[in-house]
Amino acid sequence: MRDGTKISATEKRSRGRPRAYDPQAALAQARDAFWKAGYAGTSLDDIAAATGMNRPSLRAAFGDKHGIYLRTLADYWASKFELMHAALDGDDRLANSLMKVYDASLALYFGGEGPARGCFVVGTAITAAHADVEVQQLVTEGFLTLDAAFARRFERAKTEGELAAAADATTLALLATATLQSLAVRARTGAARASLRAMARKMVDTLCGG
Amino acid sequence: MRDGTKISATEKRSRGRPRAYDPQAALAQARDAFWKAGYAGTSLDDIAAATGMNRPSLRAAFGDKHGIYLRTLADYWASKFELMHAALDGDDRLANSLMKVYDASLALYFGGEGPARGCFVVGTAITAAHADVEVQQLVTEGFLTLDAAFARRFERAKTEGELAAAADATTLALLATATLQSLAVRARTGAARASLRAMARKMVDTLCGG
DNA sequence: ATATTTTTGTTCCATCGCGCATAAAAATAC
DNA sequence: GTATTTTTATGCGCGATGGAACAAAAATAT
Repeated sequence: MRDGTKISATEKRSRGRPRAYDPQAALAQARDAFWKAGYAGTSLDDIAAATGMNRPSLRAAFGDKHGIYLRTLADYWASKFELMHAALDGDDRLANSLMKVYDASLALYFGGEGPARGCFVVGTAITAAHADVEVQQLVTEGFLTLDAAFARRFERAKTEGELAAAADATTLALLATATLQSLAVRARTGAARASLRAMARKMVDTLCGG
Repeated sequence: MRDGTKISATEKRSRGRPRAYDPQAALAQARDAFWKAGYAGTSLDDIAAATGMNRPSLRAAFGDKHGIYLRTLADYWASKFELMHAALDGDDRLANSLMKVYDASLALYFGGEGPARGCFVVGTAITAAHADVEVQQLVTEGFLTLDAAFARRFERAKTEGELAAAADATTLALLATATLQSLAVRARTGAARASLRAMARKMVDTLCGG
């Protein structure tokens, strides 16, 4: 029983019967359901059970299963971008700011109850992408955004003298994204959080120091 | 209509009606079916259609859906290990041997008909792993094997003087595996093969040169 | 108070998915 | 030629899945 599922009374309500559930909270629960079992492995009944809504209400609010999934995917990316921004745009040194990305990501991957769920994109969207152009598009754009964010940070490190002027910021960014994807993959298959953190630490040191 | 689906006549046959299909070929087609739609997205009817067998025959030969999947996963890893072996254990210089791994992998990821399917493990097993301890186990072991193979190759490069003695072969191996996983992810979401190859090239150069 | 609007909740229907039971076919053993 | 063995092939049943229709509820507008 989460708090905040009920709609807040501060919204201007139009005319009919008020919604029993907050759309954002419902989407978050739907996202958690997809997160566990993947797109194909999650039924509308599962989502209905997770949100407390019933199927017709779900349909009226968010459309069909595909529509619900696309919205949860977009929401996930938004939170991921925010995480990147918070981690990379601070005053930390390069290695520390990268570790902030990986630490915050691991917190996400090991969040929720039950075994680690990994990254929502790597854990659910990659499988669905093969038969779904819209998912392909969202995932591609998302990872390119991560690449760009990392690249900006490496560039900044060059101008600040933390990184050799000859370093290739773009390629380092690709390796930083790959590191994130590797953590995501390994988290979902049962790796211990501490060992993943140690892995990230070593990879970061190699990317920054080497 | 593939050739080699029919059983070869050279096997000693026991007593009853002979099998109409070669188990290995059938498993390969089942693997292709899973590869496209993932574990949850593939039904036994899909597999029956892909193999040309009917459900009772599938069941008698390989067990239920889960059993079929585990066998295809094990087969995939075996071929992947062989690929690694062929690429890394030759006389090539370090960077070239790594590129052989990525080139052979891309050939696999872009194989089959239709859009690129990416890596079987990343594309199907990661999603399934969350609810399946056996899949978790197989995937974990598989990636650790890749890590070890890369690490051996980096160590060899150190003894052969291609890599600085101070280089951390273990961490470089983690980055090499992460590079492979990144290619796998991006291939399934529509990236062009040429751009992925260029990506791999740059990452390899940074890992070896930097 | 009545009408209108919007959402909720129940129910039905057609389809799919998977296991199982049973019949038919194709080989060998005697 | 008949029996036995192993596999193929067909069909049935039950539960799950997803869409839609319809009635009830809870708010506002007049």
